[in-house]
Amino acid sequence: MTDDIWRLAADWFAENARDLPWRRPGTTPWGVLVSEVMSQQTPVKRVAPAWEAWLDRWPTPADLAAEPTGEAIRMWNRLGYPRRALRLHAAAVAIATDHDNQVPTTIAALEALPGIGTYTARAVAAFAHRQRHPVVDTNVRRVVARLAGRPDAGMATTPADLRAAEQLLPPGEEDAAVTSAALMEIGALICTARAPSCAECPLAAVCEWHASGEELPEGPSRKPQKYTGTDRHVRGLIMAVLREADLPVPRVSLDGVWHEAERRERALAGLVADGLVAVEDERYRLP
DNA sequence: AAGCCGTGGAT
DNA sequence: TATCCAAGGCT
Repeated sequence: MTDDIWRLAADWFAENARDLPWRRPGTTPWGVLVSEVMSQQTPVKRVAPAWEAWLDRWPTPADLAAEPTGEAIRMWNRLGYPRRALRLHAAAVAIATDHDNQVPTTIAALEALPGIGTYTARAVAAFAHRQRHPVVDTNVRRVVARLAGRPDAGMATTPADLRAAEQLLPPGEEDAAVTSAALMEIGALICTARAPSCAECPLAAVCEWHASGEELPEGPSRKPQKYTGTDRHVRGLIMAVLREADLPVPRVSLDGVWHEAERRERALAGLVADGLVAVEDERYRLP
């Protein structure tokens, strides 16, 4: 029974996969890596146009590595979490320098790159290099949990999650890679967090959660995060100013972003410490 | 190992 | 309007 779940997913995927730009034939491993980093906590819909512009400008890691980090941050624009742009730049430098400008093919080498963790390393290995690995993101965790009768997964990916996903994969590398993409797509389009469409789900017949009545969890599946008025908020406001600025700006130009000086100072100091902002004789700019 | 790290759309 | 959530990673 469980050994044909992958076929249900893969057959559905063949008919229903979104036409995402990085799924086009000819996409390089670098293109896949960029798409995965951009998609960390950012909806794929918003990533697509940014990905096109990025790959058009920097077709290989060496092209990006040759630029100042500030160019990556500005190009990142409003995708959010701009430290990802910084780490992607650092990853490009590492690939160009240590890997002959070729995206690594082993999980260990991928995880050694900045900004590449458990999920992204396996996603690149599977989708770029067509290897067999459990690719466990928030979508897959939810799908796997519901197949087993639970309404949702835990807060973070665990080794048990990887083992559970691995057991759904067929033995063949290419089949496994397709299955991983299919499970993610089902989670993103059908088995969604708040309004799942079980009537259209290719896995409904083998899903314990569906069989037991589709009870949605009560509280949020992740700890709710404050945002308004936090450092994160003010950091974002400061970065927005600096992205738009053509020249270094004096500190007074940043005073308008938030009314509390103390929080402004702390946010700015944090951005400088993170390497997202450079200070040049009392003026501030992207690095 | 909880908490931090942006942004915007949907409900 | 407020909350939830979206192809997570790092410390």
